[in-house]
This record gives sequence, structure tokens and C-alpha cells, in this order.
Amino acid sequence: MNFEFQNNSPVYLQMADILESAIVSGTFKPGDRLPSVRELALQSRTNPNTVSKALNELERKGLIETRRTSGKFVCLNDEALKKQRLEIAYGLCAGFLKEMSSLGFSREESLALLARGEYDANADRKPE
Amino acid sequence: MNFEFQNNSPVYLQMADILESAIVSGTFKPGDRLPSVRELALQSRTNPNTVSKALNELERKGLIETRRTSGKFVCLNDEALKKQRLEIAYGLCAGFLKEMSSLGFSREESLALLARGEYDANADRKPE
Amino acid sequence: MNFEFQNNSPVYLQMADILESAIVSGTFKPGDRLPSVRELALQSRTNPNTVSKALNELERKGLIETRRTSGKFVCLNDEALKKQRLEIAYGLCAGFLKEMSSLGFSREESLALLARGEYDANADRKPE
Amino acid sequence: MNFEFQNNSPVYLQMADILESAIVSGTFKPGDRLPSVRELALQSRTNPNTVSKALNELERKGLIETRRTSGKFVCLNDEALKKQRLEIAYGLCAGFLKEMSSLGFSREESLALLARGEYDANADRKPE
DNA sequence: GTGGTCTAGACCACA
DNA sequence: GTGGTCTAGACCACA
Repeated sequence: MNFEFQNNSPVYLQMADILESAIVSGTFKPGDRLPSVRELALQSRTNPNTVSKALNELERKGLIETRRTSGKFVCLNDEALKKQRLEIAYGLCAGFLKEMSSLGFSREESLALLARGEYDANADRKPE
Repeated sequence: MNFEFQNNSPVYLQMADILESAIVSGTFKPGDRLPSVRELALQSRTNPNTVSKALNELERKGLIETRRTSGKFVCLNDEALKKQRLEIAYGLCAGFLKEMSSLGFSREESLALLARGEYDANADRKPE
Repeated sequence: MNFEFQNNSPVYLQMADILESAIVSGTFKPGDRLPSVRELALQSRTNPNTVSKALNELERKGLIETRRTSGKFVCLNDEALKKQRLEIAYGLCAGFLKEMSSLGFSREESLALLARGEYDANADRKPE
Repeated sequence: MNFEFQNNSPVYLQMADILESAIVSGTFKPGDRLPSVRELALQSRTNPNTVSKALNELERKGLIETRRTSGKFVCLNDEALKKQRLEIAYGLCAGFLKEMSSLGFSREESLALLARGEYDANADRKPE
């Protein structure tokens, strides 16, 4: 897992996003046990409290569940995960088009620009 | 201009983004005088300090310039504006693809999903 | 006996409550031998340590006693059990009224609401 | 506000309950500003972090909202508050009857016992 | 002044 | 070993 944090949004939210992606994309599968809070804190060089906060977000969304004294596990509900993955993707699509639109790009122009791919992936980018 | 603010990021940055879009998309044209700080504060129902901070951001980016006693004006350099518009768009593209990728969507899948457009624009979306 | 545990309070305490109810309500009668620790652990799908801890709670309260090598027995003192049952019930009553009161319900209103019974038994309920 | 905490459940949850009661019972009315986090921490002799955690619970339930830099306010939605008050009350009723039932008291017996009121309000009581 | 984040670190209740 | 709570205290971004 690649834990690199920007400083334009709280670390715990960025971590939640990273872990959420790992779950919905199948890096962690339903029923899998996540690394422990302490372990994640070491890996990400953050404080265990921060990791906890991130994991709470995922639990609130119904992606993981806590079994006291044995760890945090990816929920078994496979459907929910697929749904969540699409939800997020749809949200990203909508957000992308909306921002492009406020720059004066139509839907078609946005798609065309994206398809061309003549841009630098490291370009200055709004926080997300 | 539509001033609607979320609660999860600083108002002044959100306002800077809105004004920046208005400028690069041509709502305000090169050489135009922007509404006064007071006027913008009224329109957006914010504190003049907040408006000032937003405008400072735009000045820092070279999109507007202050002419003492007479106000803030959109820079004359048309090329610079176009360039800035593309820069932002490229950044949005790169960011979009990167996030889709972390969800396990390839470039092609992302484009396809975007093209299909079968999603609700109000879907759950990461804060911006 | 129905062993279902929530995730928000220690299993051993929840088990102690369940067993206590079983005793004071007469499921286990004075002089009865309780199922063995191992047996209870199997039934409740918990660790024998957890069962032991629960039983210790009951012993502390004077509801059961250990006879070396032959098991745990419900105390013979019938009076004590009845008294304990009432104690618990009174405590529940007092607690209920106190919480209703902090919601702004008078004693009469609380009784009325309870008597009406127009509520869903599965409604959101504070952890117990 | 009377902040007295037991040690059988987390302080932040007890505080959330206390504040929730204060809101749904009208001590704080829709639109009212709550005391600041720091102020509540002083009053309750706890850490501001703990207060924050409690208030987050209320925000998650939709009872209060945060206005950055100016404070936390009781939501204006009056209906929601009334509904929440009844929800809680119903939950308390259901929980009370369920526990009485596991002690072997029928609904009628429970009501009768409650109506008699011959009990000590300070009696030993299960944690809630 | 307001709330939010983060850390270091202690301590607890488990299994 | 596991997660959860809580504190003290620093620091930040506002308005």
C-alpha cells in the first residue's frame, strides 16, 4: 500500500480513501482481516489514533467491521462492495464533468481532452 | 455567478476556484474590471476579508492585477488565460484518471464509464 | 438460552446478564447444576475463559456456588433469588424513568407511552 | 447541565446522550448555538477532544450542525427533533420491556411494577 | 474568538 | 496480541 499524503486535506480522510480503494478494488477481499491499527500506523508513519479515525469512516460506510480483540475485517457483503465501487466512480465522473463544465468545456470536449491524453500527469491539480 | 459553499474546505479557496473558472471560461474577459470586494462580499454573503483572500490567490496566479484606487482587473494577456485554462483542465483529467485507477478502472474503462453517462450527477462525491 | 452478543460491551458481562436472568426467572431453579463451562462455551460459541468470567460475576453476587469437582449450582436460597429478581426489576424501572425524564417525559407520560405500545420493538435503542 | 459520568461506558457516549437529551427536550432549541467545545470541556471537566467526539455523534445523527469558525448549532429542522425524541423514547420502552421480560415479567406485570413506584431510585441498575 | 487535526503516550478490557 | 478511550498539548485555518 502506498501511503503518501498531500497537505491539502486531513491525513485521516486521505487514508480512508486509500484503504477504501484497496477494498473496493479487491486488494483486500471480503472476509480478509486488515492489518492491525498499530501495523497500519507504522506503515503509514502516522499515529494509531489517526488510523483509527480513518477506519471509523470505513466502518461507518459499512465496508469493514470490527471484531473486538481480533481485528478489523472487510465485510462479507460482496454486492455492497461492488455497489460502493460504482458509486464512487460515478461520483468521480460527475465531479469531473462538473468542474470541466465550469471551465467552459462541454461534455464532448471533456471526453475528447481526456481521450487525447496529451497532458502531464503531474500538472497542478485542484485538491480532491 | 453561483456562490455555494461546502463546509469542508475554506470558503476563500472555494471562492477563488469559482472566480478562476469565471475568468478562464470568459465570464470575465481580459481587461474587465471585477466587481469590488464589497460587491462580491454582498453577492456571496461572505466577509470582505474572505473575498480579499480569494482575490489574492488569483493575483498570485497572475490572473488578475490590482490597479490602485480603481480596482482589480482581469489580466490582458489572453494567451496566459488560455494556457491556465488548459493547465487546470489537464490537472483535472490527470486527477480523475488517477483516482479511477486506484479503484481498479483502466483508462479505457474510465472513458467508457464517463461516456455512458448513466449516473446521477448528485451521487455521493468526494469533497472538492 | 439465547446467546446473542452485541459488539459494544464485553461478552462476559452480557453472558452474565443472560445467565442471571435465566436464574432469577426460574429457567434454572435453586439447587440445579448449571451446564459445565465447556458446555456453555460450546452453546454460546465463546471462549471458556469468557464463560468462567461470567460465572464468577454470578458467584460474586451470591446467585451460584461452586462445589469442587462437581460443578456450579444455583444457590438454594429461594428468598435471595426472589429478592435479587425484584432488585433488578426495580433498578430497571428507576433507570427507565430517569432516562425518560431527561427526555422531558413525566412519570405519567412515560407510563402512558409504555402502555400504548405503538412502537417498533426493533427501534433504535441505546446499547445495553 | 449536569455532567456526571459513570465508568461503565465511554465518557464521550454519555456526554452525547446528555446533550442529545438537552436538545430533544428543548433545553437547547433549534437554531441555538451550543456552548463552545472548550467551554463544554471546562464544564464537564473533560478534554476538548472528548467533547468533540461526543458532538460528532450528534452531528452524525443530524441534530446539530457545525458552522466553521462560529460554532455548533442545533439544527432548525424541528420535526426531526421531535421524531428523534420519540424514537429514543420508543427505544427505551422496548428495551425496558425486553429486559423485564427476560426476568420473567409480563408486559402487564412490568407496567404494574412501574406504576407502583415502591422502589429506590438509587438501586443497583444495569448499565445503559 | 471558533472548530479540526495530529501526536505521544498512558491505560484499559478483552481473548 | 487486538481495538478503544482519554488526556495534554501543540498547531492550524479560519472570521
